[in-house]
Amino acid sequence: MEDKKFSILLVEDEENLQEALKLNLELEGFEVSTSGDGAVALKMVAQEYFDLIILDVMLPEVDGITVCETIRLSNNDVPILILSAKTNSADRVLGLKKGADDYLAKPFNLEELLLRVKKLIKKSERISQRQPLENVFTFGENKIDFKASEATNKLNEHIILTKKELMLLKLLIENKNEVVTREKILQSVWGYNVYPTTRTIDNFILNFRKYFESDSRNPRYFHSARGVGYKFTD
Amino acid sequence: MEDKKFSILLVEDEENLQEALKLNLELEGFEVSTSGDGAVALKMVAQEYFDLIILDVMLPEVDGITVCETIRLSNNDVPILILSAKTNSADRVLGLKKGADDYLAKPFNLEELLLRVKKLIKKSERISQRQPLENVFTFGENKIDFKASEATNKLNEHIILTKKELMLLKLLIENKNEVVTREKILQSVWGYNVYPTTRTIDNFILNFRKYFESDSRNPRYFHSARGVGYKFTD
DNA sequence: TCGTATATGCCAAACACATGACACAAATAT
DNA sequence: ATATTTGTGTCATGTGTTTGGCATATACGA
Repeated sequence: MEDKKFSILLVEDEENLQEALKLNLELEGFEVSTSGDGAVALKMVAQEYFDLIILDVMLPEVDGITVCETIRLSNNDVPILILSAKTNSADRVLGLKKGADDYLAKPFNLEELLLRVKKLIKKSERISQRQPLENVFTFGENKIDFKASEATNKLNEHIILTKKELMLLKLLIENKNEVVTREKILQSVWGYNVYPTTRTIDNFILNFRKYFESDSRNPRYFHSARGVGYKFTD
Repeated sequence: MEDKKFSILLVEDEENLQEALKLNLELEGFEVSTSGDGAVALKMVAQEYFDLIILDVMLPEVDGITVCETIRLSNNDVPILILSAKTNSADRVLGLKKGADDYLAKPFNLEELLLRVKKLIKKSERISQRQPLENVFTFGENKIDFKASEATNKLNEHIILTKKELMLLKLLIENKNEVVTREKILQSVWGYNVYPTTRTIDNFILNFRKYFESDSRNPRYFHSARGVGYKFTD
């Protein structure tokens, strides 16, 4: 059965790099559209559906970060991968804060790019067609039952999860292996116009670590990403 | 092999499309009922059994997403396929969140639609094979007879259950080990346009605990999930 | 490399609020 | 009309959530 090709929008102004990337992505079986300019890219995104957007930061007209921010503000969850010449982490943090799903510093290894592209495409698939989450999720010796709102850890302790705990767990696990920004957490667990102190989020993570980690000082599942948010890994 | 035909409810207001789809589905051997309006569709669902419901999002009276949500809240697991003109993924996610089983963007390929329909029909078969609730349900030393609308507890007291008590018990037990939200309880026991205060639900739970729990302060069967609803466990 | 600024880890205490519990009112059935 | 069932109002209670403070860790500039 003829699978539908996944479509990628590549936004990069340096022509050589654009062509090289396009070629490589097409070899991997993706359908690639390109733009060398942020403003044009935004129009394309508004008109057409893409499974993934690769954004250079340095762009004529509108820079990549702004493009990313604009897309997110229009309530579009398409996966976004940002490329940047800057290696410093402040830039990376900014990108993630503005809603990018991943961030890669130039110069990068082609293999690594392709790997991340595939990961994000998978995410796109998950968003667009699959049931969000199973009822029961297992990691390590821990088990979370979302429908029953309870969990069991390695010590066979029976934990009753509260509403917020459940929501946050769900959010983190839905985005496993990706950093979820504090902003996103606030938005999806607490709603748009409530702003509890950031301490609040910490406390929930704290509890999760108590419930599920053997050594809460060296977490295996609930990692913090300084300045950005938290990440769940299995 | 002359199997019983599977029945599909097609809810689509655009006449041409409705007819075309109906024809094609009938050619595949399905029995197709149609409605061009969400409110009517809901009534049909309440009265008649369908193996699959195909819902357009844009509908007069009640939109497709709401129809879907209402069906789910009344504790009906019938497979639902949503059709939508919108291609953006936020919309898809919303549909799936509200309990749709699949989501297809218009314009769609007929083959693809039929493929998904068949997949969902299979799911329907599985669902309908599931054992419905027995007439008599036993937990601990308690026994509930749904047909006779009565129960016996550990003290051998004979309890005559009222109509609403029975409905709520049934709902909770059908969803045992899962938290049932207050909203869902209201929808399925009281109907979708009646809203008694939340105190009312509490009172019923209170009674259940009096009937069936030895220590109503530390319930073993009827648990409350603060801010969400109630859960029955055996 | 060290110091400073900033962020998170972590605890205890305060707060807000949903539910427990009960009495009584209203609606419905007999 | 009377009994039974269902719904409402109120207060107390306990739990989930939030806050503030301080210790500790991390990033970055000097």
